[in-house]
Amino acid sequence: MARYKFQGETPPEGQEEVCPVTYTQNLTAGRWKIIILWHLSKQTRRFNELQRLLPGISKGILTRQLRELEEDKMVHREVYKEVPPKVEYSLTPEGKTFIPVLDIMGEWGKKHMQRK
Amino acid sequence: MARYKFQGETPPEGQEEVCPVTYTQNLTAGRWKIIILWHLSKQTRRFNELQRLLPGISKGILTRQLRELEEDKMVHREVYKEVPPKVEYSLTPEGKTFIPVLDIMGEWGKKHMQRK
DNA sequence: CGGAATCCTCTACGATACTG
DNA sequence: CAGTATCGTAGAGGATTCCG
Repeated sequence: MARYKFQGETPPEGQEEVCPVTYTQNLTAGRWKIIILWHLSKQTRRFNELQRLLPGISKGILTRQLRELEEDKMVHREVYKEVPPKVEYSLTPEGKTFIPVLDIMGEWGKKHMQRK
Repeated sequence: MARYKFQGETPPEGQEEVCPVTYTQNLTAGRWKIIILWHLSKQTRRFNELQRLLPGISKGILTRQLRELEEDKMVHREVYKEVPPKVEYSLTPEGKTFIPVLDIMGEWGKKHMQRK
């Protein structure tokens, strides 16, 4: 699961259950994760392509964000045994079910951002 | 807005727009914010009540999380000039429009958590 | 009762160098 | 091309003390 020490991860004493909302929140709680999911929702991408789509990200960080998303079953990593290496990232079926959630969060955000 | 240095806050060079999804994400990106919003969606609460509902949180942290939610127009703070002091927290109208989003995140989270 | 003010810790993010 | 390994830093969270 997510590596953030927010509510969902370590339920405070007295609360046995992990809040599903916070669980969801934590999945996307990474500096680049939402944008990565968004790009992958459009099409499969290679490592280098993603790096170019995310100006400013370093290879180390991109790798970590992708590994975490993979661990969370949101992203699939396909390695082609070629030289030079080729690795393609795509959404898993579960990752795809998350797109509508992203959409709704985006809709709400758009409205809320305007009333500032 | 949120105080997190995720994607939404400082758009990387080359991207003018702030992603609305990330904007939404950031609003709830605090260790206790989602649970606070959830409790306030049920009913108005006093400071001390909230502290009791969130076992393990300190006054300082609770104050900060509430102040940030207030700044983000999610939570309303009503001060009653009495002795001893009384302060009530509730959702703003905008905060209330966020409940359906929470619900959807929760639904998705529930399903996703099971398939582990 | 509902904070404000300090100090501290932990870790997500990032920069850099190196590699099969 | 797609990483790994190492090191450094900022800032979110927390513990504690004091206050009107």
